[in-house]
Amino acid sequence: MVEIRLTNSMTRKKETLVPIRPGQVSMYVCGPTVYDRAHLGNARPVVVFDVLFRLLRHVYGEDAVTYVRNFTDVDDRINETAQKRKAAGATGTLEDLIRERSDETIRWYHDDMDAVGALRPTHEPRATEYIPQMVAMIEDLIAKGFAYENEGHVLFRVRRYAEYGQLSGRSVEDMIAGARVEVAPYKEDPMDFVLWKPSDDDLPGWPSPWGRGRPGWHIECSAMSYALLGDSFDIHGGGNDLLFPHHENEIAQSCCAHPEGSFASIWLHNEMLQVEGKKMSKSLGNFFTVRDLLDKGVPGWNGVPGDVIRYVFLLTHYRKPMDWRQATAITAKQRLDIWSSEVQSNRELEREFKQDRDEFVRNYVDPTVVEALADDLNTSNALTTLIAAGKKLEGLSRVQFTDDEVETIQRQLVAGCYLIGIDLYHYANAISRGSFNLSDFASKLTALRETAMQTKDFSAVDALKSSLLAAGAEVRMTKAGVEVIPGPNFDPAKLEPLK
RNA sequence: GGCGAGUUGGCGGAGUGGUGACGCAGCGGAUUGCAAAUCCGUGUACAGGAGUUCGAUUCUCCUACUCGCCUCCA
Repeated sequence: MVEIRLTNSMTRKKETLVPIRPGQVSMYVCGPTVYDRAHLGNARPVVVFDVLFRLLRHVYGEDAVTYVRNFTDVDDRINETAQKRKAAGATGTLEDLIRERSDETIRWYHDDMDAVGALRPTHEPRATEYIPQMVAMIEDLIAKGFAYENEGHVLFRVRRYAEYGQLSGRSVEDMIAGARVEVAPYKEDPMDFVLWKPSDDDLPGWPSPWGRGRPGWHIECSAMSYALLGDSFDIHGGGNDLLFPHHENEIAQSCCAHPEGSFASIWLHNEMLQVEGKKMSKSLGNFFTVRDLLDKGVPGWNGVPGDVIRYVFLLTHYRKPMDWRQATAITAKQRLDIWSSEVQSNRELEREFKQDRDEFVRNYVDPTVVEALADDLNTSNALTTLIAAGKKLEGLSRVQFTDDEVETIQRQLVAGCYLIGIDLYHYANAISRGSFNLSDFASKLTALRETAMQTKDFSAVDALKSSLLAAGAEVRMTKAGVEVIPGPNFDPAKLEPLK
């Protein structure tokens, strides 16, 4: 069994994963608040934890891993959209419109994350479907003295939990010094955070022992992880911006409500994403969604393929800030284009791969790739191994190998890519569907060239070649023949006059 | 102010107590009608200072700078 080592934010050390239930792994990752299209930053944890999910499935078996990622569908921004729509004359109750908004956002989220190759988690609970569990947990916390009700609010008594601050490494005193905590008349202590708050008639609400209201943000993850994974599970993940206060508060709630359990054994946090060296923000004008990139993306492209987005993400280790740069996306696409072309023609291999992809990975993946991933998800090193394999198949390198050796390398490349979530055959097909058939130009160029070889007058060849180059096509002439393929800035309109 | 992360060659980005990962770009050569692609070759990098050590980019301390969190933003 491959030993998986992960950096635990709680201990700040790399630790070996030892599942609580032998042979079974459980993981909870904080999911999106479904108020709008996911931006590119939202995709980073999705890809990071998807790689982990795939690795765990590879090591422990497909059915041995339970992955829970929630949807937060209680949120003021969802309410706002719903209220606006209602004001604009949309039919249905406010609750209907709220549900409608989160439904459409979840649909988008699925579409976009599918596109970057993320497997669907085992469970994707919605906060609104676990309100009774949250209410029960809050009642329990009150009964145990860790929470209190005041003016329709229920608050968590932070000072009653001695371990508070362990994950983020701050003491309650530190935080008081920071003095950014919200002071409110219904709080016993400024540090206390909300478990339940009242809703007025314009807001969604649920009945509770404390009146009509809605849950605080942190309680949903505690309630849903308990409902689906129990009081102790192996891995809890999320972006490092959630480390405090969200995860700290989750720990406080869960550990006080279920002292018999250990809650999460390993905490994983991914670093944030930047764009061209700067934090992505609306004010800087570098804010964009995953969909923007998939549809439009890099200028001159017909959108950025999801696999290219994923490849760029995997280039950087998850605990380091990742920079989305157009230049990186371009080299990523070149790499994937090469890889897919190296395996595309092997239809027999494609058939075998598609029959059972997971089985294919088990049989053929290079152990070096698995080892790199098992070492705290070192995706960058995994890619290095794959690049080396790909290089062997490139151009003249390939002739050094026998057919059997070539096929072995192809298998390793396809399997390794799939383990990190890139389906080369899917990519190859997607690319060829979107590309243009330039073989007519290739034949024409071949004919002109053959004539020119005799006459030594290359002007006609050069004229056609420059037109093709001007249109963004790549022209490759070898003794074997002429190849014309669309380049990164290919513009088919410019070829119209040549037909 | 508090807490935390980081600073590696032109750019990106791994890693290690002792032979300069890897990619892109560059340079030289092969090849080519010219190119492109490909192939071969090619790089005095580890923020600064002090310490530990036979030896540190890798460990410890200090300094500088960058960034994140402390505001339901992943």
